[in-house]
Amino acid sequence: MPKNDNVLVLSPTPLYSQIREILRQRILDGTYQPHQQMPSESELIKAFSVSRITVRQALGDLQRTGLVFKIHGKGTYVSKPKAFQNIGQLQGFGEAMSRMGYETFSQVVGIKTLAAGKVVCSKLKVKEREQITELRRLRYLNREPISLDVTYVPKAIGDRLAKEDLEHRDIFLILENDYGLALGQAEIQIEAMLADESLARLLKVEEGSPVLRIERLTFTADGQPLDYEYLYYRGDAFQYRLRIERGHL
Amino acid sequence: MPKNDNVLVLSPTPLYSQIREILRQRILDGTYQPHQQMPSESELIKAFSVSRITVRQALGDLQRTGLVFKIHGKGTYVSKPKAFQNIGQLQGFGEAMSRMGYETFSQVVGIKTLAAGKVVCSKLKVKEREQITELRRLRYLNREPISLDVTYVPKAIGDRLAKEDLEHRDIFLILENDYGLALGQAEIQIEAMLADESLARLLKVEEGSPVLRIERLTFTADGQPLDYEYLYYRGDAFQYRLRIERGHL
DNA sequence: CTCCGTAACTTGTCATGACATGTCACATTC
DNA sequence: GAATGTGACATGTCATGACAAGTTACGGAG
Repeated sequence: MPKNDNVLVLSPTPLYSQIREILRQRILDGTYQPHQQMPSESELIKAFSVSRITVRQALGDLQRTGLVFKIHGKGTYVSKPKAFQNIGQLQGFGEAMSRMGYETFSQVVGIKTLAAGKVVCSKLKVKEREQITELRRLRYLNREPISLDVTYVPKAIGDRLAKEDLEHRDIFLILENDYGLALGQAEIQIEAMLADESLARLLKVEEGSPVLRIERLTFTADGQPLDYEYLYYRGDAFQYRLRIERGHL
Repeated sequence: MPKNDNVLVLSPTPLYSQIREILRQRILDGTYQPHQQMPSESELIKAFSVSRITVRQALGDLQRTGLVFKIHGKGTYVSKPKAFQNIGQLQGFGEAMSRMGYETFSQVVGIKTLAAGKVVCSKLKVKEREQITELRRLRYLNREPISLDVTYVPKAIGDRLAKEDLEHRDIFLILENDYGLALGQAEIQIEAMLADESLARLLKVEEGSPVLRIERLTFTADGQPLDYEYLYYRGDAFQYRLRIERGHL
């Protein structure tokens, strides 16, 4: 009898998604300890009164994000929290650094409104010649300049951002917490280049020094492009770290 | 009647996995064109004579690797190839490139056994002075040298690898398919540097050209470090692309 | 003509049941 | 005692069926 008669029914979010979040919570607060053994699927089925397919979907999500791992024939285990937090998670620079105990701030070196060029235009999916905001910030880590961020957002958002405390707050966090824009994913391209004269001056390095250039297009949860950035990191002072998973494929 | 009576039954690999590969093939060879519309789930069910859950697992895999995307209520579509198949999936260089239709091969420029230095030692978690294998390969994309890979693996594995066709096969695929070592995740660090004389000569660029240096430590599915690499990519010819997700899910 | 409901698609979620396969502990057998 | 087999239990795979929800096109009502 495929009738849904469950205590968990309260929000319009899928069942497996609710269960996934409950399990994530328990992992994060230590109910399920770092390196061993989650309840088995059949236990979870009884505990939540759902079918196996639902439990498996919840566990599968947690596995794909790296929070748990499974061993065929044995069970599902909680992953070790692992040295660096950055699990291929989209997060802002300050967000990542402050979590590691570094002190950061940003210096706004320019903010202006201009007509979108072709590239920005196609990335942000706005009409040609539409007004957008360009924001340039120098980011400091422990008093040293470490990167130049050039950010493009639609003018509507840019005008609001201009009034915010951009020196100490991440744009990502402002967009999410203050504006209620849920961020989804980002597409990133990373390449190596040499610092030209103006970039070298800003980052306080020699002209011709190696620079990590990251292009990042960030989308809202529902897939709208929201924020297009170029990040120029000093090659001698920054490493971009991440963890990636090998798929179940 | 859950009896399996299918034409596809011939190998011990899962059905959904066979279907996934067939569909991937059709996408790569253009049977399903770049930007629109895959057969619907019900069509695939009829075509392969399998259940919906199987079709969905195959399509779900393809979606997670970025090859297709779905729109609720409309259908499943082939992603534009220009985009990033590379979704934060751990994969080898050749693996990624061939999936995008590029032709690659590797030239082994050196392979030797030596005592592990401190860094390699701590990364691979082997005892100091233990023997390990260093493998140097130049990787070509469409006839052009594009990267130098320096790989460190324990001697036991290195000895086996030395007999393999390293010119045309990815190490990752050899480890997984031939040796049965399930890869789990990798930790990656990316930074920018300048090509020194020897690196410049190998990559056929000017000395002092920008180079992307990627350090990658790969683990088996059960968490054992297995393979430690330095990848030096030509900054002018390569971009490292990936997609990352915000948040928990 | 426009507006709107409905029907016919699509993918999303979930239940139930079955068998395959890997792991491990325990008891049986040699 | 060591090897073997067996059963309990874990996850993996797959079938069938149902309803929810988003999209689109068509046709009737205004």
